[in-house]
Amino acid sequence: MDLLRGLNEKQREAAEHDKGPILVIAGAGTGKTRVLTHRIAHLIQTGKAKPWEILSITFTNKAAKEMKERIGQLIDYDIDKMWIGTFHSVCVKILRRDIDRLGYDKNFVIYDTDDQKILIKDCIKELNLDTKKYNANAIRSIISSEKNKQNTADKFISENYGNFAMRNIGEVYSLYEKKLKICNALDFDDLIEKTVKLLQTNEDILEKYHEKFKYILVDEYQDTNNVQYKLVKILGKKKNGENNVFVVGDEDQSIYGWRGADISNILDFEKDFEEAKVIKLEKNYRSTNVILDAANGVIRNNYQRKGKNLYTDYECGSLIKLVETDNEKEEAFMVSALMSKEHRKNNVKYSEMAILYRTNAQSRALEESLMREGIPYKIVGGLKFYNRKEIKDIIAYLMLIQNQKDNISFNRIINVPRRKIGPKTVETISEHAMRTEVSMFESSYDVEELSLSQGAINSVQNFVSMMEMLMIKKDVMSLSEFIESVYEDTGYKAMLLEDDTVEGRSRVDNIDEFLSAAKDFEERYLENSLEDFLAHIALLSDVDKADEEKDAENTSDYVTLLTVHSAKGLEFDTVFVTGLEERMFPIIRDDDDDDDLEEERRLFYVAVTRAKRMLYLTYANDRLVFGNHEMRSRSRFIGEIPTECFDNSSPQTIADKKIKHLEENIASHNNEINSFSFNQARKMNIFKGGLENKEKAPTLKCDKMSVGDKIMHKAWGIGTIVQLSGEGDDQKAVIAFDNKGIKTVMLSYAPIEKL
DNA sequence: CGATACGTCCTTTTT
DNA sequence: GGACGTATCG
Repeated sequence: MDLLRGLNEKQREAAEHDKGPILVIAGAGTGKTRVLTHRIAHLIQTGKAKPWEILSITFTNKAAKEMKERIGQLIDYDIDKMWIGTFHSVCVKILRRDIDRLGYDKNFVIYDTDDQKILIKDCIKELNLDTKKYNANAIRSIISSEKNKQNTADKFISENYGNFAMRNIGEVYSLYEKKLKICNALDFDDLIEKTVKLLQTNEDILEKYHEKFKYILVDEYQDTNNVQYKLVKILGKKKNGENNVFVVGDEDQSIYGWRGADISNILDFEKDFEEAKVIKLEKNYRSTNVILDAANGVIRNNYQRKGKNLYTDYECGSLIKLVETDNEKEEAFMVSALMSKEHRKNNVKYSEMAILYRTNAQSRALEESLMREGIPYKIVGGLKFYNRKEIKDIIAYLMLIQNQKDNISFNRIINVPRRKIGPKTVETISEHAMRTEVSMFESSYDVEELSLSQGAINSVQNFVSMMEMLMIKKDVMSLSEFIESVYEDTGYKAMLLEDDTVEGRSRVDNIDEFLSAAKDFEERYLENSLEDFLAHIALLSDVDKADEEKDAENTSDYVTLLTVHSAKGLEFDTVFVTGLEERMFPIIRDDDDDDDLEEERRLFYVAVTRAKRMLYLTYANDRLVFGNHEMRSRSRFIGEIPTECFDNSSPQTIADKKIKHLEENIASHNNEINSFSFNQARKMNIFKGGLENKEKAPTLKCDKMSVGDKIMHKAWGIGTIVQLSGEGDDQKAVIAFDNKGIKTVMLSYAPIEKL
């Protein structure tokens, strides 16, 4: 089979490229994954490389997964031998083999942002700094950006010696590093930075990888930061003069500047890799001409770019609809009403629709509205599954078993469930640990020597022997059996079962879900040890997680809600971009500069180019921010879209007329609807009835429901009411659905019927 | 000592 | 409007 057939001329030129560095500038929707996968398949099929000689780096696990699948469809070789993964997962793989050269144990654990914050707070306290003045989060981001530049704490301190506050931050950085080392833990930035350091300081290891990887491919190159760039360079530029580095990116989609991504990496690629070939892909296969005209019109206003113009053969797209609303509630309502219209009238599947927003906080209003309309939805990010307390606790047990030096996890679970080891005992152990420079778990062995009550000593000893037992079990049980055993032996299960409230039961459900995720991992991967599992969940992105949940639930027709950042790389038939107001999108704060605005514009460009067929842009004139109203003017980005792209009979005009008309009717005929606020009545159903003239307003059902009743929900099927709260039209019900788990609904709005 | 109540800070965006 | 940390009550 001719692997290159079906590619256009430019794509083919890129895919056929053999030796030497090459930069492919691939605009949104121009088929860059296609080029990447075809090139890899081509290299292997023509015998230029063996599967294990290829390193392909992506930004999300989802992208890596997709790449593997698509290569698998093209050729019949052992794909698992290829190193296809994210920067972080590739680095973990390298570090697991040789990190001992840097003085770490190979069983290191990975600390996420929350763990970092806790550790930094400890450092601030230990240095006796004012916790009000020194904000852990701010310091975390400073440390992160220093690490991305490979700046050590010492260097930072000497560079900022004259500035008292900065010098202190440097001290925090220094102590933080020390603590990480003591815990044998790495943070996200370390994963990359330590790998680079390992290769910089160990010639033999570097040579090993130079020999191994004949071809290196990097996706989303515009989002690489300084250390990631160094990694690509050190692996890619070999002594023998070979540098087969193939990078794909789009400077117009560079949206991670705030976490150190450096747009000049892509703009200056030709300087760093001399004689690099450059190919531009501009033909778009995703969107209609209207959407591309809008996108081109917007991005034209940026200066930091190489310049390109997307085009398509698809010439007859629907015009963009602009929706102006009074406030965020109205906006949410309009979005859900329009979605249900698209679904019914144009047969657009829910899974082909997405709502994008700038900040996670905006999802709330949208979510409530979708719930009322009975539209199934899935939120990416925000409240993360793995961030729930019960899940984090179990993970902490696992991390401590994997690596006994992990003090953060030790502190987290030492007294959860309660085992009579109070703050004072923990403090004593901690001091002893610091004095003797060992971890807290290790110093728990010496608990008898410490001045503690006999009761406390016994409790600690019981804890230690329980953990020792689990460490033995780890080596003889399968992963899922083992985790189940941790759940039971630690008393965690008993503690949860004791709590018979709705929350308690939902915690049990969450753990069950976690256990089945572990089971799934065990079956799906060959490398399925505890350390593999822990690394896997630590490095999952929000989009990956949402994907996994979707797989697990086996249901596919969901509307997707997500931030524009999370949406990168995805596409949908119909896209709603919401919150298009100044100071919201673009978000821009007081210390704004032109670069920030350009990044916001690129972000908007990403949002617009997610749409294949239909694009809605919405904004609210009044938005509730931190509980108070703020008047907003519409985003400047709207004005940058050519006016001929817009549909002038914008839906809000029609809708407003219908609503007004109906309001008058209601006012004259239905004075008895007093328990409802007028707005709520209108939002509940009248609008829908007005547009479609089909469904009648439901009767009030708040008073009729009671705990134990069986109900039927329009979208979620049959369920049982387990709890009721609130009164009147605020009454909420917690319902256990047969197939959809536990959900909370507003009784007066939810499309449910008593059975 | 432990649970609850109130005050503070906050939020861009994520591997 | 919510998460988290300290103050206060039982």
